[in-house]
Amino acid sequence: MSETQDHHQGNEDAATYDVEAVQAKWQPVWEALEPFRADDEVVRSGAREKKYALTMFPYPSGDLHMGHAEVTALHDVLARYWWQRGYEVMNPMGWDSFGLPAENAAIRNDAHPADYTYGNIDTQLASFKKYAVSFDWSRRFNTSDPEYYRWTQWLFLRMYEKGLAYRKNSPVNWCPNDQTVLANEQVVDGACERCGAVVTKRELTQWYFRTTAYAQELLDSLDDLEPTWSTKVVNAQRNWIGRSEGAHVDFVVDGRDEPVTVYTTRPDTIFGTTFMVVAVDAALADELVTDEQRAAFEAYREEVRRETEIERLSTDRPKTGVDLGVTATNPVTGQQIPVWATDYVLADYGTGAVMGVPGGDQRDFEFATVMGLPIVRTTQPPADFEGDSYSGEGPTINSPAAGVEVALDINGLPVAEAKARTIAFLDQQGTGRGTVNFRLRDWLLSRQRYLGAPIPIIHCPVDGEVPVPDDQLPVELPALRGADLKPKGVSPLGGADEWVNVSCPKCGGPAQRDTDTMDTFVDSSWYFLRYCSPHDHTQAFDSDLVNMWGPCDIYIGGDEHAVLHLLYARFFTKALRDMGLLSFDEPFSAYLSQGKVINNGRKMSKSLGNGVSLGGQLAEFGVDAVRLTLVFASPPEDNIDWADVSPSGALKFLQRAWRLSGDVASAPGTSPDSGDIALRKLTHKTVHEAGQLVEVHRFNVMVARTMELVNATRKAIDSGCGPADPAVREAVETVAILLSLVAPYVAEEMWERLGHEPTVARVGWPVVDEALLVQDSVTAVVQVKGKVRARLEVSPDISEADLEAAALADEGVVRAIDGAAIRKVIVVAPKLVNIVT
RNA sequence: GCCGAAGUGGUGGAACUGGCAGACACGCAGGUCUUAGGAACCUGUGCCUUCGGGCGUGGGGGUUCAAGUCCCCCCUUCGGCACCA
Repeated sequence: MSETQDHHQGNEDAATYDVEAVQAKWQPVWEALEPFRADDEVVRSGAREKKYALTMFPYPSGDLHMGHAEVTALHDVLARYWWQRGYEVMNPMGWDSFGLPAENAAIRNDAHPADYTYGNIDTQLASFKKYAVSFDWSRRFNTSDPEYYRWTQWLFLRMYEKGLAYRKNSPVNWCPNDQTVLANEQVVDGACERCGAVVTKRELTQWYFRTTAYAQELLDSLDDLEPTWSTKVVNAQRNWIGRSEGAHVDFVVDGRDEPVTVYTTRPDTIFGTTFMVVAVDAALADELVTDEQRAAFEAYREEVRRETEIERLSTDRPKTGVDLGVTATNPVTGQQIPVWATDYVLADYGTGAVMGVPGGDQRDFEFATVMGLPIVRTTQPPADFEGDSYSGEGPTINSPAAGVEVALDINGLPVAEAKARTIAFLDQQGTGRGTVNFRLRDWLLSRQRYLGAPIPIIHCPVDGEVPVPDDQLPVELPALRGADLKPKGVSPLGGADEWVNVSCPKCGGPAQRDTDTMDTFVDSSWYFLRYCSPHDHTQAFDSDLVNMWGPCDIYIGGDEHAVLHLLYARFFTKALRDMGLLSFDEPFSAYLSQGKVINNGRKMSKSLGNGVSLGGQLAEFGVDAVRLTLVFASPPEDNIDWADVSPSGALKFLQRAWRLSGDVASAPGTSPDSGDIALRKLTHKTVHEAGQLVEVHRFNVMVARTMELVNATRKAIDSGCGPADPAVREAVETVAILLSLVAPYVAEEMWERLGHEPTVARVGWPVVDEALLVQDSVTAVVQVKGKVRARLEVSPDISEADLEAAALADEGVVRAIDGAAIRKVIVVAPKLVNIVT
């Protein structure tokens, strides 16, 4: 584009501007001006109101790509709009530079993670600056900087003190490729969220955050977030937390003092219970099994342990299990039932034991059928139902078997009432109670990988787990230069003998550091707090500043983090609030999830060879055109198929807008008052609507309105009021300001050509003259039997009677009525008349 | 199976509380100016039409003077959850 020559005859202003030159010209000017530096004092003094605009910080695993370009382009529209509206906007950026994505990329490139990571950060920083996002670079940090992770470790210790961080032995998700454990949230359809390898289970002692302590609040607050958060994400979190209401029911098992408690959501089906099933991998099963059945049980357990998660999750394979040889007593009916072990019951949900009701539950039905256990119907099937295994909804027909006397009568009651009565009965008997269960599990945070914050705990043979004292933080990651950092299943930190072997802070005896590192998501669970006081060396964050800037007024990112980062950050916020470190309940007041950039209907990927390089697009069309393309393509939430959009069209439009600035023939500062009224009205209407559209995140329509203004201004110059009319200057200046949200280089260039100083980004939103929003005439539609037959130009304050009369007098309307009798006339002044014959 | 979102021209997408469906673009067609056009500008572009008009927002019903928008049923696509008892 830069070599395009101007050969246009007759109009010297119809040149095209040099994209590269304009970018090179303004970048250093902005660098010097720092127009987007957020000042704490301005907010503290009340001089301006604050806005906190946050967009997800990148992993430094390469240069920026199309996805980054999209999210920052969208985000920047809002941030720059808020500046123009007179807010003090904090719009920080940094790097999420610990963790698997960066580490794996480094290993692939045969580099030490630290070198590789920091090299990429430099590359991305330069790209961001060229891309001209309104970030406040004075606040940047990297989560892998010791000054940052010192405080990540500090926060871990506060969690530990509160019992919110703990260690336990449990079967955990294991990624055989990345050679590390994974949180539940990082397992998608039985595979590793990062690399796609099939996840297996391992029994390991690992660190957890007690997210379940906040399950109910995390769920409840979603109601408040619903109006301003992406519905997709709210829905995903609700499903993930997975609240269910039911009951705990105690079954006495022979040969055991403590009863075995089961969890059920349908206590009303207790009369249909014909067996009990226990999760085969739960300690309870091992405890209950009789000596005679032990061999069979252990063989079965071995078989189950060899299954992958994917096999285990499959619901369409036949049920398996083994009889544990003991019997349990139904606390309501007193009936004796067998106890089995199976893999379809989960050890870590509910109590790991279930009452088997084959007449009411599909899975129990399948199990009973395979094992030859009795089936008792519990609900009334529809009249046309044939068979024995109906398990749908319907009035309960639960009642005790013949000869059993029970004081609980729920036969024929609706399910909800039957449940309530059964729970009340169990409660009174002392054999059960109503309870609530969540699908959400605690967050497994240890990782057996190098690139992360070391867990600041020392294991002492005498004192057990001993926290590293605060004044010894950070526990710095050993450099391990020259060591093999490839994943091997145990943390590479274990190989750093000098680092590992320390004396116990309590007793001074020989002890070892915990060698695992923290999940990257720990780093990102509080980074938005650190931005408020990024260079404070005395504390993780300044609570006063956090309470002043927070919570974030907008957060934009991808919904792949719906149940990961977004849930963890919410958990951290609530936990820190309860520690008195901050005063709000939720970190992100509004969340906008942006779609993906795809190509030809498919995700961009190396293997498909359909990747579109951001650098290539920027070189061909320039920053502004790429940004405009991304913003204009669709609503922010929708995916953008690069094959469907036109960056060349965007560039064409920008050139068109730019050309207007060369046509303006009035002097800077000319009052628009005497300008062409029609153009002035359009200008003011456009500003008014554009503001509203940005507020509701309809950025694509905002661009469309700007295009209309450009088109109308072009017409006004060429065949209307002419280039010297003050309204033309007003319109073009408005275009420059509107474009400053999307295409900062062109906007700045236009602003200069209009005779102004930089920077257009901070000149302020144009003031709308309300008088100019009033229209002199509107088009009223006249319908006959719902079909449009005429359009009338009428005054906006025409009376209903006058409008009706005008409509009935219209020639086309008379023809359409064709002499038929008028039954009814609906008049909605000044917009519409509908005549019914 | 459970929960949620969405279906509008050849394409991306507009349409505020029910009130002119298809804004703004892309693409395509024609034109003006040009040595030239992958430049600029102008015109046209939902479908059908006997040029009166008729039909059109996934399908079928309904409410209403009036439905892309509200209600019921169905179909399709996408997303979340899922042997969670």
